[in-house]
Amino acid sequence: MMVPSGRVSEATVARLPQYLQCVVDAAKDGESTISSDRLAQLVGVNPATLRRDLASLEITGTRGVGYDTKYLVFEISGSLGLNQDWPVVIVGVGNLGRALANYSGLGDRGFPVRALLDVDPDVVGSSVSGILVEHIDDAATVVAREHLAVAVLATPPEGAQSAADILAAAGVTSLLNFTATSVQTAEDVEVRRVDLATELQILSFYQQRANSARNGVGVPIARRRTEPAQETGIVA
Amino acid sequence: MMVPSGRVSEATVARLPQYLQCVVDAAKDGESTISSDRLAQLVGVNPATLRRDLASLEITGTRGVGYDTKYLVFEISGSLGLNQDWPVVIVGVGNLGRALANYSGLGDRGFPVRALLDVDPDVVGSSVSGILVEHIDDAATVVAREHLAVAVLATPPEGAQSAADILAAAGVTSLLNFTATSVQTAEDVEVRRVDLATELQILSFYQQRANSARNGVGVPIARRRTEPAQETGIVA
DNA sequence: TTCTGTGAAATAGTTCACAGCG
DNA sequence: CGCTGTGAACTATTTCACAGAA
Repeated sequence: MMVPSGRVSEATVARLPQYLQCVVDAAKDGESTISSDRLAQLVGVNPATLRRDLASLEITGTRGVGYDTKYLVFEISGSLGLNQDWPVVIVGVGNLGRALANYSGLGDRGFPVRALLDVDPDVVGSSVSGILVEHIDDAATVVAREHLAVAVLATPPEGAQSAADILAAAGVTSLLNFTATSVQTAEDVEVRRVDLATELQILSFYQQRANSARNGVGVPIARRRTEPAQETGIVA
Repeated sequence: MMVPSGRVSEATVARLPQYLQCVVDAAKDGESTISSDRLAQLVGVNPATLRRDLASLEITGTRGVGYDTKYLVFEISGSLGLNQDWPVVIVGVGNLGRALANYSGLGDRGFPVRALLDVDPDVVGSSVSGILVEHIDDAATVVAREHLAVAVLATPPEGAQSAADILAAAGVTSLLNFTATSVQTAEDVEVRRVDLATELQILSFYQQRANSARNGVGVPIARRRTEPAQETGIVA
């Protein structure tokens, strides 16, 4: 496997982790081969979309058969850069940061938590999940020492921007922002934000629409007109 | 304010919470009016996109002036259905579920945690954050009692699908899935999945690309680079 | 025959650019 | 004059539909 050279659309990249997840599950179930129809159904996308996504990564299947699951896992992992571990630092050791530090799902999936940073002197020096909490002023040292490229922001909203600035200056180039605010960064820093309230608000929008519809108020919604598999009712 | 009647694209809906956040901040800073250029800059989108989004919700501004921030907050909130609270139930009271139950950000944003469900008899009957943990077999009762429309899945991956089935059967119509697996539901149930590993993997994809670019991949026969060679490929 | 890989068509979403209101 | 609202152009993404490989 190698890093594919062609352009891979953002939409495709966003689907890759789901493909990987489902193929891994299928492989565990003993399926040595999987068709685009089958995998697309599991993931909840159109089979053509799936085939095009894989083709854009130069991942090929066998006509009349499907894709080899082992090969798929290998290639998708490779494309996602998962052949190596990506050590992460968690910034902000409050409730959330602590929960993340204790969450084994990170390390299991190739993102071991290697450092914890905070500003609070009462927290700095303590240990969480076996990891020493260091002061954010030492960010540059820590980033260099642990070869960190990825930081997870779990600070209070007020501290998010300055934490992002400090980490970026320290050499981190990917930020996963778990705070309620969004942060601005230099363009060579990739940021993704995950916000509970945002997700719930989106659900609430559709919930409200559904309620209105139930109450007889005709409110059209512009959803993707995908015809989901009728048997299962797939949801992404 | 009322539920807007036109079609609202999914892309627009996904941006609404960000608009709301930024307008609320601007209002707090004493800005009584805000232009699409300014707000778009804060959110990080194109001003035309912002104007189109608002227009699709029938939210209007004043030419030569901008949008009234108070009015914007009111209308966007209304569109998102945030004029009412949406009580939620957390399913799975492990590390993650506990962290969520203790997270005040949910209630503060209009999504009060009203119930906790689990299968583990050791956990059922205990209290977390002042809320009694009930057995998932009582889901229907709990949903009816608390008028729940939204459930947050925080179970181990193995339990996610059955939890989703039970909750959907109990009458919940929106699921926020925090587990590592995706779940399938009837089409009248709206599901959103938030997964740490997914987000990190997406970051890792771009991280790898950026590193490749830095290392000059694409330039054949490049045995020696000016940068010191990094054995593992992890570059901070 | 089954299922991939992909032109071509359809659809969705973004951005430009400017008329026209306040 | 400044800024909204929007036609029209453009770009991205999805989906159909089918040729052709195994």
